[in-house]
Amino acid sequence: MVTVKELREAPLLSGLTDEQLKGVAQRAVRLRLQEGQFLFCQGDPADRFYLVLAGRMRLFRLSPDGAEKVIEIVGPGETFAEALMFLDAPRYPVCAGALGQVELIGIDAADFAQMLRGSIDTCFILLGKLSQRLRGLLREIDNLTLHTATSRLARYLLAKRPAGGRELNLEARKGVIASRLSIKPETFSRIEKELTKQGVIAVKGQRVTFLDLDALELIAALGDSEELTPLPCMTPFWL
Amino acid sequence: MVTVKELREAPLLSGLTDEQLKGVAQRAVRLRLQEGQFLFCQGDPADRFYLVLAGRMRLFRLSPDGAEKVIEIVGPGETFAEALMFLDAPRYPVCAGALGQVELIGIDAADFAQMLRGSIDTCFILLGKLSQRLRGLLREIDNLTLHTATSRLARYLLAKRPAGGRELNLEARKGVIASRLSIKPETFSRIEKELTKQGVIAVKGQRVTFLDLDALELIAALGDSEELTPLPCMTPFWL
DNA sequence: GGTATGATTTGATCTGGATCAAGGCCAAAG
DNA sequence: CTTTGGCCTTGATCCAGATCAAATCATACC
Repeated sequence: MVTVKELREAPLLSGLTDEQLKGVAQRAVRLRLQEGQFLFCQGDPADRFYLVLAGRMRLFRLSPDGAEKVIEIVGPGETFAEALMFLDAPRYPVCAGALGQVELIGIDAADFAQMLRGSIDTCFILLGKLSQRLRGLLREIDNLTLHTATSRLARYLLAKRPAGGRELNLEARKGVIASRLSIKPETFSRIEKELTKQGVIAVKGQRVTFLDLDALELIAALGDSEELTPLPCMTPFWL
Repeated sequence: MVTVKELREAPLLSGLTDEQLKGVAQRAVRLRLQEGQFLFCQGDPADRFYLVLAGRMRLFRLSPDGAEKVIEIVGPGETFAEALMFLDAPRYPVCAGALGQVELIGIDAADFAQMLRGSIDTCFILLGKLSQRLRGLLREIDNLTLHTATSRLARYLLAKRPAGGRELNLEARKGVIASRLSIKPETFSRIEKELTKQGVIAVKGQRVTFLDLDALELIAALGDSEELTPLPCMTPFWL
């Protein structure tokens, strides 16, 4: 049984009334996965989306030769695959595998879409969410094309750093994070070592300590852009 | 003056009633740009989105050191930047510059959003559109991470090939396309030369002729994935 | 404990594509 | 018809990061 309370974990669903959530909860299913198990695979027909309650999932693309690239690591409170229900013959564009033990809720897409029709506000929340995700992927693309592996790792660490904290423990095995950053494990290890040698961070197992944030930010910014910088960029003539 | 007929060019707006479109048209503005002019820049506050009527725009990210990466080339009938209106303090995540002479329509975002509230169907169309774009960026990411430059170029050519056609003329200067594919112009040129030498394509200026589609598809697929392939990918146990 | 299994590290080497530096080509301007 | 200024092409060289191969390290499991 899935409770309304659990569904409220998701910011995405927070705009719904108890009434609406009750309807969704009725048909929602609870799932438990063990380390390494797959929830779905790239190409599978998509009729549900998911909310993570506990643990983490890794979403990854794979090429037929077996190579895989982690697109995102999703944790508690986050939803994934909810964008698909608006496509014609939706299929999951990624594979989803459990990192450790995971508990999640599966929500029927058709069901949810039906309910959405009654709540334009939730529609807007969803639109905002997709828009953010779009922005995230855009940033991802320029991480890949305009930044070095070292810069990507630095950015990742800074992004995951708990506000004001000096420490961070990695959300997954190093190999998984390496893939998330499109870095080979060997290279990941070497970069980590180099940053340690420079006294920027210290690493013990999964635990990373920030020793010199300024230096780290400098490294992260090597070839930085970011939307906040209102660049000169020539005259906007047509005025 | 912007006419309702012009707005109907956009698939995105096709779901709206004449009534609604009239309202939008009222506040829409028509713009004309010359080669190289910018419409907006990364970081500018975003209060409008756009529909291209004629010509092409290039949307690109840039890093402060001046490097730029073309994200997309948008042509007639396509809209861009419409995803932003659902964010809090929307800013354009890319720069938009004209490739040649361009005619386009600017639509007020707040206005449009207001109108959207009255049309849940259009909301769904928009959600579908964003979802597709999301899928596109995802594909882009694995192009970048799982494929070689040669494979990317081959894929691009195949994607742009008019159905059943033997010829294609490039939608922009080669340098722009190179950036779109995250390839340096020099490398682009070399790959093109190599494919020509292999008798796979022939190139004369902007015009590309397909000589051996099978070979091209083979090259494109070196490390291919694609959602349609229902991969084995281990047992989906939890059943 | 000891031992198998998988993750991380380290070292040596290789390579796709970038970078640097000239030319060549072509269209618009004189 | 020549000049000028963008592209585009070619060649030579370089380098970040990949790949290959061997240790270590860490667990969990006999």
